[in-house]
Amino acid sequence: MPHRTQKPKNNLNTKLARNIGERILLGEFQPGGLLPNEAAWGKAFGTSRTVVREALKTLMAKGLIESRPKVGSKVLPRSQWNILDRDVLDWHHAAVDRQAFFQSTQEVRRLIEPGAAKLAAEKRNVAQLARLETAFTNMKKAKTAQESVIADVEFHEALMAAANNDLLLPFGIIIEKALGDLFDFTTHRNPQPKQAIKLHERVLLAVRAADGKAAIKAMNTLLDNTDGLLAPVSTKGK
Amino acid sequence: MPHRTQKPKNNLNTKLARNIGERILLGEFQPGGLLPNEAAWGKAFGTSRTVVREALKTLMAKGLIESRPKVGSKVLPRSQWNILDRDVLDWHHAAVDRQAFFQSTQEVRRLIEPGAAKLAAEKRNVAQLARLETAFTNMKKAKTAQESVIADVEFHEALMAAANNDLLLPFGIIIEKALGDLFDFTTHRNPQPKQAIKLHERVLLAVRAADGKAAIKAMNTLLDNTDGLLAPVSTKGK
DNA sequence: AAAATTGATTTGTCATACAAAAACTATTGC
DNA sequence: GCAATAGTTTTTGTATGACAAATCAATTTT
Repeated sequence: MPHRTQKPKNNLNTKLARNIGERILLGEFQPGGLLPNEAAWGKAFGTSRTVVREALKTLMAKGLIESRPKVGSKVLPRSQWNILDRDVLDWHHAAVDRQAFFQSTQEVRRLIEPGAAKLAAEKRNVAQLARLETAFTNMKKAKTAQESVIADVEFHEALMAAANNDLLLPFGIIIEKALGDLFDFTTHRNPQPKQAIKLHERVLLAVRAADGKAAIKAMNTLLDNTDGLLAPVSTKGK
Repeated sequence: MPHRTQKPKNNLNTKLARNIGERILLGEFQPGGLLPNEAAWGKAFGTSRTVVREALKTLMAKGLIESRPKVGSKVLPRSQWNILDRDVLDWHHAAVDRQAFFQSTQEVRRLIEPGAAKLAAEKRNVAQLARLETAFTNMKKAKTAQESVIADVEFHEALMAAANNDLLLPFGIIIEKALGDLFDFTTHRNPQPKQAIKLHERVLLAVRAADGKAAIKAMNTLLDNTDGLLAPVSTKGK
């Protein structure tokens, strides 16, 4: 896990939410099924009902469960799950095949990022462009593979932000996870890819020039390259 | 508001979360700023601290705030907000200009839906196709404009599901809101648009025929039409 | 058979107390 | 003077016990 800007909170309710959340994502508790009641969790974990309730509240807020008196907490259908929530995505990530997960992130990036790059080229303001430039500079300056990934993620998030559409922001999380996996898969023999720099530079140039079409093309090329990076790697995921 | 499948919970903690959430989205509490502490909310609302804490937990889970002892609850930067969460999107929707919001949903739909339609055409299984067919049938059978919108939303959500990529599911919420607005804006003089049926049928045929390219084209045409629907309407949003 | 009543179970809310974290302040030692 | 240190204070975190409210299931009543 190369990048981690926020230290994870380790309160009891957070830990319990993580525990239950992971198990839901793993399929131990299936959609439509019921969770043990609050008292049972409390006994199982040696915590008060207060903690249990706050953990369940967290899961409710993320769309994983729904609670009603006399009934209990029911796992909601997957369509209700807030998969683009950072925690939920983490739990999902821990539960599924790495290779398949990466493929689905790539699929989504194919949909979003070229169009987002176009929007960014057409609508970015100076501050947003500056942020993108900084991220690119940091990619070039990066000494370690880890620094490089962090700057890479920041580049793509800056691009998303430059598209000036709030509804696109949650996608940053997907990119973050995707690049994190890419790092895990390829970093060993690919410490500082010069080609990646060039590909990102082309995106930056297009955005700087406010050239939407070029931005699309550059981003697609970048994603082509990303696809290629993963292919030759042996499956070592879970 | 034409479609509402789940009755809204009216527990105290839910109401308080909504109250605070709306005010954050409205900008009354700005990112980086602090919320009043738990005791203050309790006094202001005449509720126990338990309720306040569960409300705040909800907001934490949605990425709106972050709490630390001695400091309090800080509003997080917008990039952390889970805007694709149903509640957050509702609050956002209530806070922004309707016309601008609709435009941003259209922008996102332009990115996602054609590609999603392609994936659906290529990867859908029989059950998923059947769901799509049913939704389309319901669109045709719809007696009222309201029924029509519900079926329309279901059609697009079924399409999303047929793409077989969990990461795309959260987008259903955007479509739901977008079509809801469209309904509010245009339904008066556009009770049952035959053209819309035809456009959706083309998408369905492409998916049925597993023709990815045709699916993209059909969806783009559909979105062109959607754009056109809004344009001539006078601004009556807030 | 349908409707109203009762009973049991689970979540929802309240009140109070104390623990733990973290910023702030004062003190100490050099 | 300054830095490390130790205490102080404020705010959230957790525990406990009690009761209210919602709701499903069975029972009774009509």
